[in-house]
Amino acid sequence: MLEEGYAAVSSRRIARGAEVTPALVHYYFGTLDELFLAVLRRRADQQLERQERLLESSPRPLHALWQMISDPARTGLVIEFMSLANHRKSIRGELADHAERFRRSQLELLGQRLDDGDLPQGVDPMSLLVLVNAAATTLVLERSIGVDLGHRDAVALVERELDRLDDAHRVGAMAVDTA
Amino acid sequence: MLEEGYAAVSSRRIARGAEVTPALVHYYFGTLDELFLAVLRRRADQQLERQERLLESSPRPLHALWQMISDPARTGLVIEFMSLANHRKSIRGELADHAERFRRSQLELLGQRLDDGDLPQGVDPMSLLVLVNAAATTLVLERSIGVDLGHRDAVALVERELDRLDDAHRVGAMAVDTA
DNA sequence: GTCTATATAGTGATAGAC
DNA sequence: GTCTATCACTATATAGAC
Repeated sequence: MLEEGYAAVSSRRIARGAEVTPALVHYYFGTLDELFLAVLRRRADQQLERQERLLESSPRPLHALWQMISDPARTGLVIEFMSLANHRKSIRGELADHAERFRRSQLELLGQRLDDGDLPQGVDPMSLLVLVNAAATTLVLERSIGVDLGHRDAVALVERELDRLDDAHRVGAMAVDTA
Repeated sequence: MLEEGYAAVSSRRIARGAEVTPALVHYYFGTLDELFLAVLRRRADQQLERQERLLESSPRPLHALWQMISDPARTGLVIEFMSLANHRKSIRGELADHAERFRRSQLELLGQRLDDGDLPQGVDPMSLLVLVNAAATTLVLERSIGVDLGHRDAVALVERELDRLDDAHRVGAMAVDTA
């Protein structure tokens, strides 16, 4: 999927990779669409778990969120699944479900720490999450095709703001960060 | 491409749609990759032209930019070409070129009006364009798969800020907007 | 559960006639 | 320029033997 796109995925190639026969792939997964769904579900669960672990444990959760979404390893598959979702209803539904769960979890884990006065006027926690997410996703997507015009300053700007918000909530920090 | 994805595009189906023979498609375009490139180039040129027209003539150019990028009609094809670019070098290069031209044109048309003091502290014109672009693109992409959690407030927030910047530069306005 | 075999249908690209 | 015909593949999915 990553190297040649979802269209290059076939029961024959999967079978070859797994050293079984193509018939067996269909026996276990049914149609190819159901196989894509199985892959999507597994990855979605892994990511949700990873997000919870990171946002709960990090002393700078917004920074951690930003780093997590900016991970280029996710990008290729995101594009492939978006494209699949573009014309396959079952995958669209599952992808939408996952995106909503992902975002709700972010709000749950970060909402309260963003809700007591440090946000700029008119910025609510949910909007902040939506926009931070959008910025990180698009920047990685652009970089993945070789575009980075204006990224350096934009990234610096966002990270400055996120770190400011993170620091406003740190209590009992023993060291001074110089990042 | 929009309805069934780039993988469903074949010389035979194109030929059927154009009421010619498949051989003729290859005669005029060469390989399918070259055909995709031709489509991409034409659309890129149209969009660049459209952007210049809109940003030059609009009394609220930032608002116009936001609206333009938020047009859902663009979304499907953007995803397909991103996916194609993901594993086809020639298309990746062309897409990157277009994205850079697009952004440079924005900076040229809007840069000066954003550069004289109305921007928030630490925000430069290029970063603003990068982030506005990212927000609009991701929001439309999400909506296209059925996700809109948190969009309403985020959109309101962005539009409020953009209109504020637009208004800071309006001279000789005869009417008061109530939007 | 796992195999072989097969039905059915598509594909890109080109050769060579006109 | 445009056609027909074709090479050499690819594919999904299932039937039925073991």
